Amino acid sequence: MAKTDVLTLAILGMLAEQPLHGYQIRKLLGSELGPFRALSYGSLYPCLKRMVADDLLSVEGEDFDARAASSRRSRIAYRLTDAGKAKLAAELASDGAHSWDDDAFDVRFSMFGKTDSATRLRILEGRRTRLAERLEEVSSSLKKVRDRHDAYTAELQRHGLEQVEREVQWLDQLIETERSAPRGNTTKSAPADPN
Amino acid sequence: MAKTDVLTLAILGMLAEQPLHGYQIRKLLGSELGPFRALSYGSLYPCLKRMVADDLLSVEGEDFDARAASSRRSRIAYRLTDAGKAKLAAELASDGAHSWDDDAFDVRFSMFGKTDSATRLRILEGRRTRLAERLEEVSSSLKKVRDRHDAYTAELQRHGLEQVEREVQWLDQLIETERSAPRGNTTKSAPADPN
DNA sequence: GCCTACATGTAAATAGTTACATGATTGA
DNA sequence: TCAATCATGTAACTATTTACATGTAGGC
Repeated sequence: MAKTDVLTLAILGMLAEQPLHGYQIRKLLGSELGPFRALSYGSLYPCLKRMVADDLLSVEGEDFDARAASSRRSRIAYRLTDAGKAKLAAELASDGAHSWDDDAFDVRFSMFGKTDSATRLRILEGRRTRLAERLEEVSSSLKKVRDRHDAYTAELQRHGLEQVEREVQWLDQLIETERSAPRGNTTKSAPADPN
Repeated sequence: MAKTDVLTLAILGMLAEQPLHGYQIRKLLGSELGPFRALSYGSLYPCLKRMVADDLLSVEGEDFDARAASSRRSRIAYRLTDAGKAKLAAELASDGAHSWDDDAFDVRFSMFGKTDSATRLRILEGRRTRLAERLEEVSSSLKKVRDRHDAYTAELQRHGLEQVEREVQWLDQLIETERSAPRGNTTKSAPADPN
């Protein structure tokens, strides 16, 4: 799944709550997802256009927002069409091809409140498997070349490995919580506090 | 600094030790740097070509390696030219524009054994400052929109923030070690064990 | 004989950023 | 009135991956 498709999904998810302008979408995207992919307008607006062309979104010029009694020109609110809602629902119910990729996982995770427990578990476990494989791959390939590396390079590797290990631990906690307290869609309500 | 320039620097660093084939460079690149940017040949070979055109590298066809008594055809060994060595030395002595970026930092760090203590400290501190800024930015922008996010999104943010915080701690340790045990170029020798 | 790893390269497609162009609104 | 933020969009450029094309060497 290319980043663009991830972006499409993320936008679908955001607009499920309420219609938004492109500018607002960009800001939310910057704050919702981990640390913290900035997204250029050069990516965003073409993507929105594509989605409108695909009939996933409809556009509304102005006054969708009562606040804006004053004459603000040239802002466009994007709203999910029925096709868009259907697409989102389908994505949410599926494992989502490659929800294990870094970007895609973050987007999927940020929409966990809109999915059911079984899907959440599938995604968490898929991600965990993926990371464990990575760990395996890397540490075995490392053994073969260990002596070629000096102390700094070795430290860099150790640190990188540690990061991935921590990521796995985090997932393990989430999986455990999800198993011990499964629940349905929980939009806006809380999972058992994972801290 | 675009990724390509980082790649150029990384290649310069690797070839400082010994001449290598493109294929070997790719493998080493995959194992030396954190977890673990795979690099396609479609990036690598054009980059090597560019470097040859810029006179940073010279090419040698075959038999530079005594082992290869048998007739292995069509392998090309790349070796640093004097200009290449000079360029590497210049890069190593400089802060290197944007050594604070994620990719660039990893590459610079992996070559710490070839630099002096003062440069190492400049780079570590620059990186630390950069990350601290990121932390600041993000947590302040988060405060403004906190209530719009559900529990999963909040958890994702918490986790992202924690990762960056840990990275800062790691740097602090390295900086402390570097300060308490400064030393010159340490190619192939060890820094105080940072574990 | 076949699979895996070694080995080099290019063309086409894809993705993404930067810089530009434009203009309104808000608050100091 | 000046700066910041809101707001939309495109064109040119840069970067990068994927798929293809081609062949050797070593082990089972």
